[in-house]
Amino acid sequence: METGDHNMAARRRTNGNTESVDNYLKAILYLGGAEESRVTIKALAGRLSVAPASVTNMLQKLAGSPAPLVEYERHRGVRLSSAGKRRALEVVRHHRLIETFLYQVLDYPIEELHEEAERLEHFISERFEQRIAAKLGNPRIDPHGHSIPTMEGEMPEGERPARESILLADVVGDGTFVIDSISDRDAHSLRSIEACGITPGARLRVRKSASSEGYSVRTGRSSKVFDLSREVARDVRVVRLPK
Amino acid sequence: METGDHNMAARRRTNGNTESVDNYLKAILYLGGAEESRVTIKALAGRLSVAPASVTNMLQKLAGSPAPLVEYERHRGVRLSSAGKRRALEVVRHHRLIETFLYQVLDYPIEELHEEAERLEHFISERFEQRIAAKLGNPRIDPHGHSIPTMEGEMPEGERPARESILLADVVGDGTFVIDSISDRDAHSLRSIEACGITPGARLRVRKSASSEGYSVRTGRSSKVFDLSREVARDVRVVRLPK
DNA sequence: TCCTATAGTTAGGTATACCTAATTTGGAAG
DNA sequence: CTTCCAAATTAGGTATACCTAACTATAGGA
Repeated sequence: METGDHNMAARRRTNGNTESVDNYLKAILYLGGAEESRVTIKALAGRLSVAPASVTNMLQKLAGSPAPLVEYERHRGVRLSSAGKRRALEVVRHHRLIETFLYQVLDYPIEELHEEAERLEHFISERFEQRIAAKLGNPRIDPHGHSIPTMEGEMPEGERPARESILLADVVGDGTFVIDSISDRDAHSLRSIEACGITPGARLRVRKSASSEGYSVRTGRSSKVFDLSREVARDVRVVRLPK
Repeated sequence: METGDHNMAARRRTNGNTESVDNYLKAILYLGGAEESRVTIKALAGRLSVAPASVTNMLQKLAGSPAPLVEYERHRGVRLSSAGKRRALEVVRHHRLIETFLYQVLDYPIEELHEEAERLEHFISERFEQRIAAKLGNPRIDPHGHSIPTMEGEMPEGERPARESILLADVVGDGTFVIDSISDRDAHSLRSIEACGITPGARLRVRKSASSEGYSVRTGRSSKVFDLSREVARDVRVVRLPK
């Protein structure tokens, strides 16, 4: 006479943070909802590639639970609760540690880091997180130049992307810059960016060409000059150096 | 006027192999449904901790798809199709490679391998699989002594657990044995098994004690004698050595 | 052979996380 | 102060993967 421990599986999914919830929290964090400002349903829907109605639904659930992950008021947008912020930063930490690990230990090509990390970040255990962090010597920066949140769920000092960094695409006039960070989202750009020797911390000289739409760019290492498209320049953040 | 690439997420889940499907395939493989013999709905339900009705439902879907993963006939049980067998072995390969990787590269304690691998096996990419396999030197055996299926989706020569291996619990009389493999499922047993020095490939002498219910066991390395409970002896497979 | 117990199936329902379409709201512009 | 529009919400529906309860089929014992 089996008792039948059925509906275990169901329960597991019901309680814990799902992949989907993680992605909502990350999106809110990304859009600025970790501070005072509230994030708009439309913006969230856009970032998540989901209908606005779905966002409203999900937020109502997240806000209405016993330990809410977000603060949400009808028609007034959302922001993260402190629990929500903690979880969001944990997932970001996972993402960036995994990227660093794949790059340094498993020799992944840079343009494949994001996709793999995006999947795995939701499923690794506390132990896995700690072991790879230890193996890597507790890094503070990932291969794209982004800060890795601490184990305690906070952004470390000297956060990257730095507040004062700007998009390479928004640079006005010529000058010398330090490369702050590179967006990890567009695999295609990453290929050409790496090919130019553009890497976080490197120096870079810009001379805007009148003729082409792009950027003439010289990195420290090679003294070659590369032409970057406007497209690609939107994936690179830089900090201007004093002359 | 946004076109809205909504229902992408939905579609992604709909097509691909889900975690759940993987687990059904693995269970059928484990229960012997890779060969001629058919597996019973009840056995599957038991192994998956799911109601028999749920199994019937799932199998109908798996059998009815354009590229069926199982062969299923009402009231006559189920077995894997060749595509299903390939996928099942791929997942097992993932599982065992991940365990080996966690053990050798990330220094996981042996009793925590299974749980982490069980989660991650569904989500790693082809590339991840290949990179860790390469890093480990394309191992053929995992830390529990189980064969790792090949990249082509086949069990290698000299399969482990070996056909002729038996449970330590089923050993009749005294003798000397080679340890074939150890079940990875019970974390608690694994602790005490490792503490005895029981490890795949090691030699082991058994003397059954009349008094206790357990086994008196001496491994090659230490000349200490350990008492193993009947419980734990059911997690160890051995092959008898000629005297 | 028949008949019942057990295995398997069907029917109907839950929760998640999406969708579209219809409706409501709130703030900016006249 | 009203109007109107974009943003947000509600209502109702889909698919997945589970469940329970009720029904059916099959195989083995009398």
